[in-house]
Amino acid sequence: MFKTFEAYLRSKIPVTDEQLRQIEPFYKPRSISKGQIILYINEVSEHACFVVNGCLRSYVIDEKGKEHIIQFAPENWWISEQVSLIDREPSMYFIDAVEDTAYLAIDRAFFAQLHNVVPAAREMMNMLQLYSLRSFQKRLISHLSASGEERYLAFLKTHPSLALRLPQKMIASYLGVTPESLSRIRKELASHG
Amino acid sequence: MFKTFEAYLRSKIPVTDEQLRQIEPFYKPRSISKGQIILYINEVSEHACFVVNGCLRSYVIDEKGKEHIIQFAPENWWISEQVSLIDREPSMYFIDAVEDTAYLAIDRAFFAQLHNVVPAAREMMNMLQLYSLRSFQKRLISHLSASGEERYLAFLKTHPSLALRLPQKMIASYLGVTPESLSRIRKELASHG
DNA sequence: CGTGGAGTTGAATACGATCAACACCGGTGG
DNA sequence: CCACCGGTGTTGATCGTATTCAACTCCACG
Repeated sequence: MFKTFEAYLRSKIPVTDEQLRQIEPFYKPRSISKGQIILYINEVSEHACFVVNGCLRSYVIDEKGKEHIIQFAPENWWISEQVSLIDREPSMYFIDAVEDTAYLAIDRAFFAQLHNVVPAAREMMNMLQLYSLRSFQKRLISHLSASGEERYLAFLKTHPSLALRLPQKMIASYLGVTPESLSRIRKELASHG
Repeated sequence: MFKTFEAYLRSKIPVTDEQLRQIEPFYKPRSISKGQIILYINEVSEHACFVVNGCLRSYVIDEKGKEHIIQFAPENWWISEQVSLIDREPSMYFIDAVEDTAYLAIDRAFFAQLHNVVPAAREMMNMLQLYSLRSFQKRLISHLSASGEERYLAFLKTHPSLALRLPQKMIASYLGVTPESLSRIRKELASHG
């Protein structure tokens, strides 16, 4: 479990064994089963999650009781409510497990420690944030300009492996269409596509 | 022009006159008229913008030739293509002037210098980024769960002054509805609302 | 004046949502 | 081992909301 995360860090920035040792106290392995909730809406988040195995997701529930999925986090992805974590504000969404999942719970203090120990990491974390911002912008644009079918095709292209392992209704929720509509979109694509 | 920006910085973090003097070389005042383009799509952005007077916007043009507005930046707001600016990647969108606008063109090097001179600024800039991320998440959620009318009402609530000064078709583009639909939404609200 | 862009209104259309019924599969307990 | 059950996905029919296309008004600006 630790190995995965260390390999991830090494792939992003040069880090020594000694540096790894110094940041290790700031994260802990956790395992949860499908459906378990890690972070509730309005709760203050105490840690970020780095997924080692399985898949987590963040989502909201609207006033009509419908779930809307904001993000999926499969292996080697981060998921967190950063504003809640850093500013100790109430979380804007839920985080739970789509599958049985092993992840690292990464303390609030981890990031400060990482920046102390490996100054170059600051740029890396910053870029992660920017790319996250960019992906939300892209997704917004796809809602402003594309049909459900186009968004589904884009999803297949950018997350081919997720498309296979996730239940269809979750993909529908992520895309912003009903499960029925997604079913019809797939039927359509299967026939004349 | 410089005064506005200095006042803005002081409102966010404590800075001395000396510190201000040290970062001043890294930004320049600019004035452009309505409709002028500051950043083209696919171009590499060389600076961020801090709006002193007027209003800028970022937008994309889809394959059907339609504009979709990503962000407005009135007085005291930032607008930039951060990924392009920092990573020297092609810009994902255009930035132009909605009105005649005075702004500060803030060099790529500004931020490194600011962080050197005022270390506390790093947290401040980071929070700005996080709140920007959060606002995109909120907007995405509003597209997943709310109607055009609801999004318009939310826009009125969060940007009351913008709603008055912007042409309706731009608000429509920002909300992701056609100008005709927005016109009807307003009519509806005016009568029985 | 005259021209063009912005906003409004109407009618027809298209797309996705809703409601409802059913098939299929996987797991549980008798 | 089989019967049952709930959840997931499919399909059909209907409905509603927003888009499209078109015509017209109004106003700002040359």
